[in-house]
Amino acid sequence: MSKQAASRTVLDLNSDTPCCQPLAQRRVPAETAAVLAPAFKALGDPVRLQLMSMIASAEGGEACVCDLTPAFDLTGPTISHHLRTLREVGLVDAERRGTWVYYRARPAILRQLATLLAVEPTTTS
Amino acid sequence: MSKQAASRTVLDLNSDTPCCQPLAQRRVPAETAAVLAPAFKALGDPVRLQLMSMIASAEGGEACVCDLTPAFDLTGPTISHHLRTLREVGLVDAERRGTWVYYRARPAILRQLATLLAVEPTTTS
DNA sequence: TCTCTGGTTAGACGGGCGTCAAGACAGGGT
DNA sequence: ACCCTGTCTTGACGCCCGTCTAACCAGAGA
Repeated sequence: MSKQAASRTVLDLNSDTPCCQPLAQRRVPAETAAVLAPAFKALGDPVRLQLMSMIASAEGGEACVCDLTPAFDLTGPTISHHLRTLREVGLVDAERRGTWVYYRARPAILRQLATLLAVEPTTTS
Repeated sequence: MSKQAASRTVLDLNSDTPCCQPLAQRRVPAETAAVLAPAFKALGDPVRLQLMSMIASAEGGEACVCDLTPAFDLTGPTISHHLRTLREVGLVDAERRGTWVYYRARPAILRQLATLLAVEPTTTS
């Protein structure tokens, strides 16, 4: 949190306090949907979903762009564009250390999304 | 539980058996991402996210279109279009009973998505 | 059967998204 | 200081998405 961050005002999605109840328990209000939908939309691209997974599951919790880019059959700018999309919705955070840029996942917002999708283990049938 | 399960033509998103491990534990393969991304994309629209919530949290587990449509400032065909999107990715199921059409949530795929986004409760910071 | 209501489908339009090539920027090495 | 490597930004292009109006289809009721 040293640099200017994403300057996107991601609300409280990055906090650990749950922003909302599970989707199946209470109807999600319009304002909440307007804030959470972009995060799901960001994960709605196969490349970004893989990028998110590679970053979140990386050793030490961070992944270098130099490791992410060659994993796809896409150009560098395209990967950079997808990474920026993930950053703008608060799913990842970027940090430049020397030559390379490292991306780190933000588990808080992932928890928010997972909580929203949570379903009762035994709901009728 | 090897990666062989992903070699299927279509992942069984409607089964209760988890299709994959959490996104932050293991890198999600391309085929899995290609199947799951559309589901996230479907939830990436505020209207569809609210529709999904209204259906999943409805009494009796199902919601009538006649109750869904007036909740938005959109035309009937637009709501119908969004509902079809949710149906095509397997998030909901539609059934016509008499005059009205009822939509029902599919908790299995919701569980799949929630599992994918699951994060260790106490990992690092 | 005819008609009325509710819901979906078809067609179209404007805006946004994914992708690339080319240029700009940041740091390190010589 | 210069260049070289690595990454991000810009501008552009084509496709897809969200929305609408108009037309079509399925049941219920008379």
